[in-house]
Amino acid sequence: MSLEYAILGFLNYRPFSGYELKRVLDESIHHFWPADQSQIYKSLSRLADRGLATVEVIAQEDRPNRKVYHITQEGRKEFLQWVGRTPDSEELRKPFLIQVFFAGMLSDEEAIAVFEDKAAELRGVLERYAAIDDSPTHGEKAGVPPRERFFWYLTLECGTWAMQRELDWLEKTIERIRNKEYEAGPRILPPPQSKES
Amino acid sequence: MSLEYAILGFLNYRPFSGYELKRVLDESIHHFWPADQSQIYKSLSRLADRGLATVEVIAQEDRPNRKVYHITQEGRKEFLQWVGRTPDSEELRKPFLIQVFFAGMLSDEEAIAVFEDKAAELRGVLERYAAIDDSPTHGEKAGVPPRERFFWYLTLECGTWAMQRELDWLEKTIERIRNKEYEAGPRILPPPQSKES
DNA sequence: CCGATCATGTAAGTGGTTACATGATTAT
DNA sequence: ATAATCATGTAACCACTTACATGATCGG
Repeated sequence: MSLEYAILGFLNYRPFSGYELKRVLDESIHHFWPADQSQIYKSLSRLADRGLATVEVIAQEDRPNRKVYHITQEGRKEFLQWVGRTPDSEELRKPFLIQVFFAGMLSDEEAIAVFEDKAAELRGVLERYAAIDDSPTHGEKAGVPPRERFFWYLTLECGTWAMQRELDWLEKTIERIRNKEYEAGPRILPPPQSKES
Repeated sequence: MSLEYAILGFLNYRPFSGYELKRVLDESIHHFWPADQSQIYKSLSRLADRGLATVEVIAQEDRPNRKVYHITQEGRKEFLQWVGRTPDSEELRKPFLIQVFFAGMLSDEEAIAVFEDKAAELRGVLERYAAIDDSPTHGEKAGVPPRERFFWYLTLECGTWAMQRELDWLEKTIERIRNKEYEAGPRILPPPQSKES
């Protein structure tokens, strides 16, 4: 569903083939919505079935014909309605937390190792995010107006914030385990301060 | 996969039937891993197929027989290995960010409305988390040792932090749109401070 | 009388992944 | 030689969701 809307969003800029879409999706929304190639093709034909896009077949020799998809009036209407809608409530599945939940079955050292590994992974992701940030796609690309770029940038910023905060939490938690603060029972850290930096 | 490990984790405490599991999963890990009833039954029979659990059929009249699952030696081994393993890298699909990405197609007022709606949703989730926190399951339940409860509590705390931080970000972002800060191009907020409260 | 509780499952469908198939052209 | 680029897709599979089916018992 979400992927279909993302594709519709790009078709709203200009027509695309499936192949082209794979490339632009990879360098735009990949950090919060990795899109598989075969999933893109499926979504495109579904959009065409639903009348939200039309196919223009461009004949080619020596390689398969290109299929260029154009958004339709209904497509544009449906898309714009969707962008302005109140967002669906989010997925909350965090496999890592299952490990945390049962970490009581491990020794302090083993549990800390799990948290450290997780922290290392997050640091890696943060580095990759920083790299995207410096890449031409976010930054000063093409003739994209600043307001548009602002919202593109927000998606990166949101991810970075979330990661950085989770990393902070991991580091504090590792400290707490080191200090055996669990002996006092839970509820050691105050809930994050709502306002206030 | 994750659900299977979660189930294995509970079977490691004591034997359970599918029906019982549905109940305990709902009041323990539901906030980061909602488990569907039919998915639980499937996972249980898969665990039995893989030899990680055995089935004890308890005959009953007037209602279907109960099937009580016991963890096996291999099950216990596989589970303990898994808890201590370095965590898999996480899913990063955030449908909301697709909306943000294309929010440039909306007016300031429409975009702000989307962010406000998202903020309202998060506030709702935070309230529900606070309610879980006060419920007997987290808190001082049963004869569960404090170290165990500490890790249970961590799963809630992690979620709360993440939510609260996303909410902070949303509120700041709404302010920035109101002030039309996008006119200066992106990169307005400094990346979240790494250390420092 | 209605709905909850106990207790199991099947069937169909969604959204996504992994692997495979084809095959010419161009760059290293 | 080899890998990447261009360009399309299918097939099988996976985790999960939604809806359905059965049917007794018990409390409001």
